[in-house]
Amino acid sequence: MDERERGAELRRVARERFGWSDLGTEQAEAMQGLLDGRDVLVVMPTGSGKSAIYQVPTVLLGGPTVVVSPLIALQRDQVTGLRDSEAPDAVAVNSAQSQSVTDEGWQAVEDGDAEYLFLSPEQLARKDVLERLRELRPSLFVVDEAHCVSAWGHDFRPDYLTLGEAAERLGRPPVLALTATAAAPVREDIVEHLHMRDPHLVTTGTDRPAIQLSVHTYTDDPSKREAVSRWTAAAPAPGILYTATRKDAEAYAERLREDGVDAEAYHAGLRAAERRRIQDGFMEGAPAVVVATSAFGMGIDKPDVRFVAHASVPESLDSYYQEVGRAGRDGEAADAVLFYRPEDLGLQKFLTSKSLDSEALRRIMSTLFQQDAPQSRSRTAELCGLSRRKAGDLLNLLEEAGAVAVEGRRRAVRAVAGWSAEDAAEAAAEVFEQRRRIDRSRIEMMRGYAETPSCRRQHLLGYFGEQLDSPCGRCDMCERLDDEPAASDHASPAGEAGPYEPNERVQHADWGAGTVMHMEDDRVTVLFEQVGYKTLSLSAVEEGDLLTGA
DNA sequence: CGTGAAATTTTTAGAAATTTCACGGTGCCCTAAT
Repeated sequence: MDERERGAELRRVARERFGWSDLGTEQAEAMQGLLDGRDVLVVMPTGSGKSAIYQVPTVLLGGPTVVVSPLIALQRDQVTGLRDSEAPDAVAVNSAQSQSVTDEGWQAVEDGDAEYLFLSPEQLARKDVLERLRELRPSLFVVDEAHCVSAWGHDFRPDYLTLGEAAERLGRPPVLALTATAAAPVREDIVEHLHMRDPHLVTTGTDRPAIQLSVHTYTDDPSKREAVSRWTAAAPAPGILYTATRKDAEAYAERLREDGVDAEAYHAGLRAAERRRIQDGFMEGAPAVVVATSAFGMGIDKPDVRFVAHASVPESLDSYYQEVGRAGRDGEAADAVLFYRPEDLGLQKFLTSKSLDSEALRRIMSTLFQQDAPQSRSRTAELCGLSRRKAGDLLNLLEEAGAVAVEGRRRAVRAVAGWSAEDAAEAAAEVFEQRRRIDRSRIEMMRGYAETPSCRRQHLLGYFGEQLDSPCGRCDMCERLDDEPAASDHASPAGEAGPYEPNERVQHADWGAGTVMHMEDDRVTVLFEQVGYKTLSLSAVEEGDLLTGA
């Protein structure tokens, strides 16, 4: 079958089995890639039909499709959605349902009655699950919300980091990674940890032109709180107000209700049924405003959200834009307002500064040295008296440091000869520190956005590796510059070639190798592999000859 | 790292200033107690 015939075939399946009259260019391109047996990384906004990209080819391919999805609630929605259509059925495997439901699910896939199997990354860390999946000979391996690999894998849900190996143990079908926004370093992380091979990148632009971007800056906490409450109460609903803590979510929701707004707090401390009720209610229009921590949002595809406000900065621009992207999906005007206090960055710094147990690192190494043969991860945890989670986390650090090797298909671990427990612990700590430096620099990028002296949208898109040639005219900075024409000469002229280009590789005397992320006025931002993001003044760079091409 | 409440000290007899302390996000999963 040639490319055109396959394109027609894909469209026919989309129409007949799913009821979609046509496929988008990017959708079709990604599907073609999968049918060609290639790995595909898709970066497309939510609501633009990312799920279709694996759903349609599954019908044309032999085996079932394995879909890794981060939230059980999300899996449930996806399974229900597919059951209600003419498309093949789907089942989920997770801990939230009874054993008998899970058994029926497996059976349905084994009998060919269901073609989509949804699992959490933690399920794929289980040997028995992998074995059973391997026998099904899956034809596609899909990772939904793939940015979680990068954002959650390193500490919070380390099983994300083993998905690459899981795909290999399943016979290595084509891997499809789906995400809504991913800056270059996040993409690299996804490709690396999923062991993607020469992936085909399919992306629509990440810009959402209908969203007006603004930052309101405050010096003291009480006046910021007052401003957040007033602005939110006056803003056209529906909308989402994000807070940094559960306590703040409760407090703002309470205050808004006093002001007559139909608002409810949402965070992970609520009971599951309550969370469900609020989320479903928001979709239906009541509550009109949800005041939430970062727990709220994934899987929420409500077209008419009119504002997304942030009462406090999130931990990175990646998270920020992910959350902002929930506004204005219908293409109508929407607001994204960040209420900013530099002091708020402190909480994020705290949240990214977990300490490292170097004693446990040494214990793992000395335990492994005493073993004659490689040990499974869970056995290692047992031998060291650590939880599987913690041991897995530390083993990942040791592996990255090169002190622990992973062997064969069983992923057993052994200590690498030539290391002492002490040196290994230190090297792993260095890996850990490097990661922390990068986390810190991501927080600094958040500061950079809040304090940028020019167009917000140019700054934001620049972070995601996209060049916006002229100031957007739909952000608070553009409006301010319009009011002061004299100052607008100041804004960087569009398209003028600077001394550095985005994605250019550079070398710094102290900070080592890095990649130019973007240029702004007389400043250049570089992502250094060892120390994270740094923004340098161009004049200083030129005077001191600080950056050299690499 | 910053905040707010509680505890302590300072200063002069009830109150103000200072120090100490706890707390802060995202979700799987499994096990034990209802």
